[in-house]
Amino acid sequence: MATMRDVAALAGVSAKTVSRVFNDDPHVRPETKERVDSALRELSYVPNTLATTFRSGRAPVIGVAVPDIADPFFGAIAKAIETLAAQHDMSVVITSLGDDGTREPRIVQSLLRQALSGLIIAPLSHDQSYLGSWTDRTPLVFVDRQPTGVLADSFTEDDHAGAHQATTHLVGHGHVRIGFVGDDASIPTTSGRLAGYRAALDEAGIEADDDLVALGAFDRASAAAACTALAGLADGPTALFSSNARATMSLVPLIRTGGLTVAGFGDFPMADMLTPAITVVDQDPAALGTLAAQRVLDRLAHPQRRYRRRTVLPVRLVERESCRSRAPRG
Amino acid sequence: MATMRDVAALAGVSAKTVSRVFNDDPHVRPETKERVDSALRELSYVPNTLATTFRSGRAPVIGVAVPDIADPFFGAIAKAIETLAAQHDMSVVITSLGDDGTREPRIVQSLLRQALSGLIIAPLSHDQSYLGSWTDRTPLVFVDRQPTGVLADSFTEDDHAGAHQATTHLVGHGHVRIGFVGDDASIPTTSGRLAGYRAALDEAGIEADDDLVALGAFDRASAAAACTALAGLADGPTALFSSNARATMSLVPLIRTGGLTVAGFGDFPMADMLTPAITVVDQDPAALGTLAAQRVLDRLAHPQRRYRRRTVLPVRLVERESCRSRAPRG
DNA sequence: TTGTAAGCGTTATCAC
DNA sequence: GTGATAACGCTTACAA
Repeated sequence: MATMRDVAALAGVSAKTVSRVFNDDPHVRPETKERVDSALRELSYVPNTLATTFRSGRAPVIGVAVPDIADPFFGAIAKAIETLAAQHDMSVVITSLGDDGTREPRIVQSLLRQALSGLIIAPLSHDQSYLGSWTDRTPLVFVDRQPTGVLADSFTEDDHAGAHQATTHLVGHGHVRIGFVGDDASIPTTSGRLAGYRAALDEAGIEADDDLVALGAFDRASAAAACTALAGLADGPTALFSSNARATMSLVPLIRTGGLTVAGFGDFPMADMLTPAITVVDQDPAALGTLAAQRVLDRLAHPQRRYRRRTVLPVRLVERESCRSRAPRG
Repeated sequence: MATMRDVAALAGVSAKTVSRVFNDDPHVRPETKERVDSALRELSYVPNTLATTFRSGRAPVIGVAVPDIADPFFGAIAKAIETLAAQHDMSVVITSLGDDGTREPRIVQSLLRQALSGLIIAPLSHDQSYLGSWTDRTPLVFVDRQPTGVLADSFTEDDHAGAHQATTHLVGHGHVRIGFVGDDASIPTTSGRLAGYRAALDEAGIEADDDLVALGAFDRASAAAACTALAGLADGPTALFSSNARATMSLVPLIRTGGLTVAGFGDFPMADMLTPAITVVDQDPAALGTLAAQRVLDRLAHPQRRYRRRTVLPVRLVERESCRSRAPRG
């Protein structure tokens, strides 16, 4: 690993001149540049990124913290971020937050210690006030979920409208007893979707029934458990609104056997190939990722400029077979 | 951001003593330690990771280079790596290689410049000789795909046996005209699976017919295109072996309409919920990721120790409906 | 145009 | 047990 000093020695100049040549500083005589260039080649000089980073005080790295990288939704967000970062010669450090919100602060702060150029986070916990001291040091952008307890940019999707649209769609098919299946109402996305679901019922003149709200659906087992209560009701649901893709995927075995009508928030692989194909509210994770990464880059390039803090992307209903039949007459 | 010097000044000691206290060096008098500790707390000292990293010459970071982070298979690998890395206070830098093998060297080398503690790669190109100069500097571990042109550790799955097993299974159901659908035979995994497919046919006394090998299946459109040739044959296939999960997923629309029997290499979300449910060779991406990350950590901890270069994990056939019917009588 | 000096924050070395 | 000094590789400020 040749250093600039090595190159300088070989070219018979100072390290500073090597630095100038390497960084295309015009204030170098052509013949000097040539000598240095050939020395650079001869030693096949590669800059020590660590040193440059240390000197500059900021790593050319964007941090990404999401609940689960293996989830196709967050994977798509991460991929979009990485693509944009690569175009700007930046790397991406990815961290999974897991499902325990209490570990979030520790994980995220250890990320931030690395003097990142920016952090993009889809938070898990219900309080990001621990980020307060970082906001003036590192551009901070929330995706998918709004921040709580801290002022920061956010790019989210219209949870309320999407849920409203899907629920209204189910109502339009004659359903009156519509269940809500989700993970955890304290997650901002889920609570927004629950509100949209309730608003749609309300507008349709249907009284919301909390017995029809089944939470705790994280995987197939817990989804089945969450639905047991619904199944036990005297006046059970004829349709379900599922509040996220993971929950919808977990519900698929139940849908197949139970013959329920379903609409879900969030598309997922093969949703259109199932029998029945699942109607979903289509999100655009790649757009979320791209916008978030672009905001980080913008904030780095123009620290003074002002930006709209909160951006909510529209969603759209993709109707598939799972909703094409009408509700059974009650 | 208080530095060690600040703490030292406050505690009335030298920076080195602060360093000793902070790093639990026992050679510090208890009363000195106490003074330093309280100064550390008072200034809420946080070490500058960049400086430590620079000093040590190696970033506590494991690089991960895969064709596509958003692919559930590689997402699962990445997640497993990240989990193990986090347990060792390391971060993970993830890069997508995309689908253009010629860009791989540039992308990977810019990763390696960051003085990583290790690199885990599922390569795209057919030649990794560009990694030769890095092997004695950075632990290098291949996952899913064998290296070419460079000596390095690898953890792969048994492509040949898996394909052999699946093809034999199809043969066992009475199929004689069995097609092979895949992406690119120059990718080592695909070529290994093609070989396993051919070997199984050979053992069954079925003559391999290259007309039945359809390559270029990357997404739904290209999969459909690749199958057009098969469909045009006078004596077309009654069953297909698909060489990877992405290809299998792309084939699903065709399977549904065409009534073909299918077995695929690689499980994927919802494969068991489709109609028909798809028989697959089950891989274990999480195991690949964990083993690879563990190897990186082992090589860091014990640079002298010798390891088995090549580890091939077994795979197992998961039989589902898509193969349960017998071939139509010819 | 080129070079010198200094410093980023941490830690290894070697005195005391 | 503690501290002064130097060093990691690069770049900014300033001098020549």
